[in-house]
Amino acid sequence: MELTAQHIDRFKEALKDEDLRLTSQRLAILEDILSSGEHRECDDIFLSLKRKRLSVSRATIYRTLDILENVGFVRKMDIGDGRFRYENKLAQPHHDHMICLDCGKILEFVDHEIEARQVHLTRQHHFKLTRHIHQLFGICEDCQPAAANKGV
Amino acid sequence: MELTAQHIDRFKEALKDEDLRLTSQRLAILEDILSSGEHRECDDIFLSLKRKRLSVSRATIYRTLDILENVGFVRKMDIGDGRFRYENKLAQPHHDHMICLDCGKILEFVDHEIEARQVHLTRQHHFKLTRHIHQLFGICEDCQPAAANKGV
DNA sequence: CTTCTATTTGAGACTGAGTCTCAATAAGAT
DNA sequence: ATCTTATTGAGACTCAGTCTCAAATAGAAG
Repeated sequence: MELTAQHIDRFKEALKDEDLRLTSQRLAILEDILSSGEHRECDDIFLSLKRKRLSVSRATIYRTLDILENVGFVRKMDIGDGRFRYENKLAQPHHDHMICLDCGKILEFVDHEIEARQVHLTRQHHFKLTRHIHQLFGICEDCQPAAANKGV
Repeated sequence: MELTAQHIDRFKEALKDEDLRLTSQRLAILEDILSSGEHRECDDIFLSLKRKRLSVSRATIYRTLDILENVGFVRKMDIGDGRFRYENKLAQPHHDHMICLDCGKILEFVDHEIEARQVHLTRQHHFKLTRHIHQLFGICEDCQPAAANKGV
């Protein structure tokens, strides 16, 4: 996904709404995230920027990720290993994750039946649902000793 | 739930299987967890033991919780706030959690339809499911400004 | 009961992700 | 070009959890 003038405008406006300024660092971070389809942690972004000869401090990356999350450009996720991952939220509709315990690969899934049951369950408990985490941990196809033709 | 001789025997046996010893600290921690129905963090257990005049170091509590988790006496859960919670697994069958963003209360739920869909989905992806996390975040009944008769 | 060895414990050093502080820098309004 | 306010970066700090290592203890064996 490419960073378009429209993205920049939306970002600028969102920033203005909170009296924040558009800086080169913030733009670089936004561009970096939009250009990646991955679930990346702060350091991945830091290194990716470094490769492009952009030096942005980790503090600024964390701060910007918070803004991008609030603004809805980025989804912050906790897969339970102590580091948050961030993914481009503009490119994709809602989904949940299957996480391979072997290789760390993250697959995405959606199931409308499950989503509906969630709503039903929370309603039953008079609980006002605002977000959810649904993660399936296991071994992905590629990591299974399995059948025939794939090497480990 | 009370600590019975049978629990102790099971624990002793599980320990022996891994050349571990039954110590007074380990027993105290097990007893403390079994006697609580809550989702508690290390420090809660530390303080609870202290109240009983039992001084057990945090290091030992963490180490013992690991053992108890492996042995299946305890479930370790990550609710995304940076601290793990531990709950008595012997007392209850599998369930997932609704977590109130306001008061921190944790409700438990099970939904067989969802469980079935999970199995189905993972099968579809040739993914070998070993465990899952399903957490619904929102506002519980008691914390909603809502209707009529409850004070904040 | 004593002896012996391997395991366990506790204190505190350490780790690592993430946050905070503060002086220097830069956005952007005028 | 000037000025105010937000932003940045470096590094100190936080805090849950882990690790280290000397001293203590379990429990097997005699």
